[in-house]
Amino acid sequence: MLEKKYDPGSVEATWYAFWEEKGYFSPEFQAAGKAYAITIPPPNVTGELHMGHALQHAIHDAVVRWKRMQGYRTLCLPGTDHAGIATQMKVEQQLFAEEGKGRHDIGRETMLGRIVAWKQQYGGTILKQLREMGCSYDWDRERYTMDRSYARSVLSAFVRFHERGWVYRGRRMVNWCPSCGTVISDLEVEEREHEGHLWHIRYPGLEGGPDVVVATTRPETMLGDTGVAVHPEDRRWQRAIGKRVMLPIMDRPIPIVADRYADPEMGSGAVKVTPAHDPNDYDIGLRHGLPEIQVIGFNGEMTGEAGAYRGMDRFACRNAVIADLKELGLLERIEDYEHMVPHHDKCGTSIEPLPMDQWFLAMRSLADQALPALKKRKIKYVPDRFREYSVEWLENIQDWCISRQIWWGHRIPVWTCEGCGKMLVRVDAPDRCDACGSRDLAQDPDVLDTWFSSALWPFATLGWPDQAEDLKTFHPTDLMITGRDILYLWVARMIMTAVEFVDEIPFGTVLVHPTVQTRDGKRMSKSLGTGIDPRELIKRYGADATRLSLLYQCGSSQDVRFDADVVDNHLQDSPITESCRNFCNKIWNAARFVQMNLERDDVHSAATPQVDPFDTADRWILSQYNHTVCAVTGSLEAYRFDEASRTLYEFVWNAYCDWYLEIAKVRLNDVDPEPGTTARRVLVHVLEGALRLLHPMAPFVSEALWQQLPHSGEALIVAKWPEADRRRFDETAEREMALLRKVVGTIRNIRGTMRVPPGRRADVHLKVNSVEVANVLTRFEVYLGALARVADLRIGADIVRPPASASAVLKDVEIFVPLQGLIDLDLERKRLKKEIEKMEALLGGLDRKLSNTGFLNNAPAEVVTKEKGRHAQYRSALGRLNENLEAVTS
RNA sequence: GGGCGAUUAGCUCAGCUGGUUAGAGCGCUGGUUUCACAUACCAGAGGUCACUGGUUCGAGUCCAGUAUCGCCCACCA
Repeated sequence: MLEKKYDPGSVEATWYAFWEEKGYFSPEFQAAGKAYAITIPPPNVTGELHMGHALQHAIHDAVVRWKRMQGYRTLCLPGTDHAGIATQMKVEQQLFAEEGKGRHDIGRETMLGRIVAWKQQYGGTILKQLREMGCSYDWDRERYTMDRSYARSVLSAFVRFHERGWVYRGRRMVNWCPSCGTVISDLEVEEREHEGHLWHIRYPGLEGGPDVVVATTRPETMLGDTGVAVHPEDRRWQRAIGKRVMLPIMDRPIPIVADRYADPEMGSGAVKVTPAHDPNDYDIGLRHGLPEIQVIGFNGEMTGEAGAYRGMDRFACRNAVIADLKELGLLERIEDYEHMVPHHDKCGTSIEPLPMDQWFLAMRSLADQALPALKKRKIKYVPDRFREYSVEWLENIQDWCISRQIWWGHRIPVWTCEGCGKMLVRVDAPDRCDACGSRDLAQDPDVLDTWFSSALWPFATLGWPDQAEDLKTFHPTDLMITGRDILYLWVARMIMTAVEFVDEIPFGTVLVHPTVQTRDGKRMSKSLGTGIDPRELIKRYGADATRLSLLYQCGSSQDVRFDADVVDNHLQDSPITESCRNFCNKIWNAARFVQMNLERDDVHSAATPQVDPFDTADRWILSQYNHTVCAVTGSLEAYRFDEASRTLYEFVWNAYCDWYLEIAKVRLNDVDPEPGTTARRVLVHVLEGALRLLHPMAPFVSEALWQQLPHSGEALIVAKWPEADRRRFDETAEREMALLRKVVGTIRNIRGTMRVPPGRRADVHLKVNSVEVANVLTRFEVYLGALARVADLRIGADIVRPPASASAVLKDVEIFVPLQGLIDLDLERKRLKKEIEKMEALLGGLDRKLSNTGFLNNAPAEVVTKEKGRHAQYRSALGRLNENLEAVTS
């Protein structure tokens, strides 16, 4: 016997262990099916589950479970990313906290050992959290971007790119993070708004030339200025071009050059040029042969080139330079200035653009190879607009700086012979030089950008470069589910590498899911205190409710405003998740009811049970059920999880529980056993099907209940996905039930308004306009009795309004509830007047419509006929309402 | 600066290709401890569909513009 309440905690661990033990997560379980594969976007090994992950994996697991039930040989491959910078940072922090040491104090090898140890101890907690969510992934195939075989894939890719001639060493302006001590990619740069200043500085003219006033947001960089640029057509500066000015403080004469970069509209029209510290200035420097003077070092402190400021922190230096300029009387003006400052998204340090030698990967050919797949829609994007953006991004792609000056990662497989200088590029470390035989080989100290390894994810996890069985079976994969933020950074690169290395697009569909925001549309972030830990949701409402709530809110727009109150990163409450929990409890109790009423010989049958053809309720719920099967399947096919969950919620709660189950109670209590038997079979059949539909979205409660009901097969997780039986669509039953619901609702309304005590039965007289309606209502007599608490029911065309009765007018039925002694005439008049007003408004609208010749001439005939019919109906209803009002007025 | 998305009840959101009285959940009001469920049941109140124009017989739905919020991209001192 089921408990009175659904307790997620006691169910989740048990069934998860059961599934895993039985091996249902492995595609081998369905050896016969057609393959369906997803490789999950590997979260950082340092990561912890946040709401974005929770949504992403609610989707992943819903799709995977659904496909598994459809009989596919389903693989969802999990894993983690070694996240070079993030992981190294974490271990460095730990090292510093515990021993007060930096990584250079312990050396590269020791540091790497520490990181490996750290991963073994703490890494991958996020994968455990995915299990708590119920994710049915193939843990036997779990991969890590630093495991041995994955490393082989990564190095092989590098070597092949090198053979193609696409890997090169070049000097470029790169984004340097002084805190992490490494270059980072453009895509890891986050522009943050900064309320700073614009300092206007006077550079005194030399050789009879004019003084120049330049403006800057970074005065400390002036120490490295090697020129001033003006626009070649700027008339104010014609005579100054070619002359020099004196750079203050450094007392270095620097030239005034003509360059189109200078904007005559801005300030004085002259711009200072610091080739070593600004990407634009770097280009100007190249065009005019200006020297680079690097005054800010890689550690963020001023270099020897900064003269007296040497060793000073870059921000302290800014203040010092300003003070000194002020003293020299050369600081013309200070303006408040709001602008964007680039920061490293991982550590929050403001990045320093610096020219450096780095490894690059030429992207043009890779992009060109991949573009046709996108343009010809070989990959489906959901929503499609993201395909367009990806095309645009690939068309304007820049070469990729792939080297990083950190230790944790795939070390660049390039060795230089100390003997003859030859460069060796190998997957396996060479022990001697090909050319001169020297054993004195030095490996490049840098490691590859973490995204270089994740770019290979779909096929590297399946065994590439080997001709692995999994690669043949599961590649190309079917679906890639991702957020917008890494659409280019990651997804576009996976497409390019797959086309290059396995000559296939890596996935058939890219599903771009919404971003989870706070209720008021703000970014959900721990540092803002607006983050929710999904585990708090799970703990409070259960994993199923958490998943349902995420899916229920996952519509076609680009954001999900998660309905929850959060204070200080802690969940206060989440109304929508609570609703979902209540839904789980609802279906739990529906199952409990069915279970309580089961008899020994009730077995589950996949076939639709025989129904009494005259029983509208049976036919109706089967019709509704089969429509629900269609709708839910269709919604899942369109990845509309909000629709799928809403449809199911409404079916279970508003159709099955509110109406069918209540009607079934009447039948189960019938003295004749026959109606009860049919009702039990229908109850079981429909509930069993609803549980199957629910399983992808709420796996735990559905499995737990399914196991308690008559069923065939050993587990719901591998049960067959329902197929709609269209022969059960039944318009007549739908129409008749709609009438019953309307009549019951109206009687309840009258009872409520007239404050008829709920326990008290009341007589009801129904005046009908046709024999057909009379017959339908007569068949519903017992249901009306139970659902609307009717005592004596009279039905007929010749019903006369009983005295002292409340009344209501429906399309085919006029309802009278005699209430001698109970009726409050004022209330009844008010009720009727309200109805009359409503009806008059409707009628007014229709009058206008039907007297509009434009409408009569242009609207389709069927619409006109329909509106005329409605007009007649409303007119008659209004007449009867007025009669009834008169009857209670006299 | 460019692109995209959103704007419907107090809150979170549905509303497909334009055509019955714009829906749901939560919240609110009133009633019910009725033998599945008080995490429930029954009823009720609550909306000039952001604004302004346009197309149309007819617009929440299509088009244009405006406003507000948000996201992505962009080297402007």
